[in-house]
Amino acid sequence: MSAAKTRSDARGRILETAEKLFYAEGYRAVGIDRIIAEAGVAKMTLYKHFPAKDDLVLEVLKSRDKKLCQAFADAIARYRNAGAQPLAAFFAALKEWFSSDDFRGCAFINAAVEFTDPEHPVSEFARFHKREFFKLIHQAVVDDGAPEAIAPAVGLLVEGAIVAALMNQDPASADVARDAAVAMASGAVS
Amino acid sequence: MSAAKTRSDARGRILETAEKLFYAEGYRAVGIDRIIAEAGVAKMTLYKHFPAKDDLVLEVLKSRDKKLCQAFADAIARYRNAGAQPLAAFFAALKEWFSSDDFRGCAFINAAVEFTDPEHPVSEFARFHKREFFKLIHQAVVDDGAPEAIAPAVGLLVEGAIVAALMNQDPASADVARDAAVAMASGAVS
DNA sequence: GGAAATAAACAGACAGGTCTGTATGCTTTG
DNA sequence: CAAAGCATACAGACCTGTCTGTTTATTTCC
Repeated sequence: MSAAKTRSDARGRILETAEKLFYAEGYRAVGIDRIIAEAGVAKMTLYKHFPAKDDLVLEVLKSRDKKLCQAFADAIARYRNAGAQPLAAFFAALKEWFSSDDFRGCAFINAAVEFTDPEHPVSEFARFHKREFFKLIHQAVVDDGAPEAIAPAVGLLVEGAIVAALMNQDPASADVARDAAVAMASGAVS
Repeated sequence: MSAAKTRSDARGRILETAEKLFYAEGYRAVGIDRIIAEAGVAKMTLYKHFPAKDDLVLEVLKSRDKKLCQAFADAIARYRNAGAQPLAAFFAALKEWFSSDDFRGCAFINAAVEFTDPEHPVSEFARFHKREFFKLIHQAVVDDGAPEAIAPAVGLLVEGAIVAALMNQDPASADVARDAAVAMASGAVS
């Protein structure tokens, strides 16, 4: 068989645990010892799969990028099937995310804040994720029949809502952003 | 005389150095040893003025809050005197900030990201600053003759622009936010 | 089928560095 | 002289990453 199967998938446990801890408490605040203890894994096992902590951070973000974009696409489809307009569906998905118990802002914004060097692979990947995520926003704008030109502003509304939801511990910013975006989408005459 | 004057104002040098380093590299990433070395100060002097690192962080943020709000008020007044409308003046000030060499996002958002406990005094003060800063936005909206109701959305645009400017290393997000805010201010009929 | 070989993970100590915060003297200055 | 600051060493905790073995699971081969 292929080489992707181990006796208990230690690599997967490490990634899962690291993602949870990094997101909840920060990349620098969480140490390797903590991760291996909670994942129930030997230190050498971790360092065999991830040569350095930064590599682990990067892999965690890559995994999270895929999961997050997929989760959003799914949630949007769900709200659309329930009759919501594209933009409204996007913001409903956003609010659903804000309302999750473990919401701690955007892992990629947080990474960009903690990894101050913009050339660091983690910073570069955070930028990449934002471009990917923006595609979802852009698509929602287009599907809504709104002019493409408003997409960047809607993107700013979304980033702002994420930050506000984190700082105020309140998902309501999603509604503020949604109303503004919908208004921009319809009343964009001139 | 009062107790605010020392032979070389070590306290002031500590605050200044700490603010620069914390902002540029992060609160956890910068250690006490680094601060005292660059401030040219003994460790005991620092701990006499600030009993713990967190106290220093909080004092740095308090100082920065005052300076930042004042700098914004001044810049807005300057742009207004040059003939700009209130909202445009605010966003011109924002872009000026984004364009400064040492721009590294919002020190308070960064603090909220690094200090994960929302009850921590630093987190609470970051929230306080956001409320203070929002007053400037609110004022600009009102002065512009726009309906007060759009102020929260303009606030989200501003937060989003800050994050985007940080992640993309590009001040252009200020223009995107300005255009959207101005459009909201004028075309807010229904 | 059963034994040997191979690969992966576990366990825990260790090195070398950094962190916060304290303690002890010495120097400068008002 | 007294107060503030300087210099430096230290304690104790934590950090990343390495090293040495032991255990377990799978695969291979007879």
